[in-house]
Amino acid sequence: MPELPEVETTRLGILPHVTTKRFKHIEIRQHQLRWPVPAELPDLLSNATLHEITRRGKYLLFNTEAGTMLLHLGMSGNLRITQADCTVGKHDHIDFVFDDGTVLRFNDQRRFGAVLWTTAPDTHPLLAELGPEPLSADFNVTYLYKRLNNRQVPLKSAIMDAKIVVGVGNIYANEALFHAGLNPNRAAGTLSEQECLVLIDSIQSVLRQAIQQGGTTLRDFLNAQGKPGYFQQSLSVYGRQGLACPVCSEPVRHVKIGQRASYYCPRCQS
DNA sequence: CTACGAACCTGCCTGC
DNA sequence: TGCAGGCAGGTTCGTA
Repeated sequence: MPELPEVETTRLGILPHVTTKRFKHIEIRQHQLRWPVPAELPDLLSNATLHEITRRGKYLLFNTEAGTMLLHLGMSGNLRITQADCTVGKHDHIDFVFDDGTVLRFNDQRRFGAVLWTTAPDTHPLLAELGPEPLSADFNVTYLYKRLNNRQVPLKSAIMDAKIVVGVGNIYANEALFHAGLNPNRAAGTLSEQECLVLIDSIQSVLRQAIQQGGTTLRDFLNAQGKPGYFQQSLSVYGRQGLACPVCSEPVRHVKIGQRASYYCPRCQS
């Protein structure tokens, strides 16, 4: 489900309901996520004040004076604001209950998500090696051209590599490459500086637009209020195999790249 | 170091 | 109708 726009939509949605509040208690119904949820998490969090929620790539960082909870939504995770008396659903794995009764509920059907604890987020193994934020000034031509240099992997795999740039998942990688007019199968190292510039522009505008539209809902993404996103209406190639390219009407092609579904226009993307 | 496949888990859709 | 197989928005890990 969630790529950067969905994670950011979630962050912005829950932020006003929980920051500056105090964790009262934490109910863990399912410890078995991507990694086991630390058994001591309730003790660590209870009575701590949630100062802010930040984001690094697709990780949400819940910062308290006691330490930081790292939360990843995986493929199917979502966070919702609810009330203590609200019916618990099948995959509602964790409730974070605040002192005023507000409940932040983590639901994750496939359990690829993660909830971890750290007192040193900057050096945490999951975060330390991450590439720059795609919407930051650090993601620029000089950087990208250098990082792609000599790489033989398909361009699409490269932009989905979190060590190169964070937050670009399968949907937006397909969309960004289409808007950049670049073939997803091209060896990453063959891009010119000019093409890197166009690619950066495309990635940024696709992500910005998706955030603005509340993310993409294909089957199950819901924001903190339980509402879907609308960016799926703006998808040019993703999931549109055989349908006309919005620019030249050539049928959109569907191939596998690095085991991931990939879509592109054979005429527009070279 | 790079590249690739498998693994984690559930549910839905397709085709036999 | 039933069931096996494939597929899904992510990421780490092991192996060549």
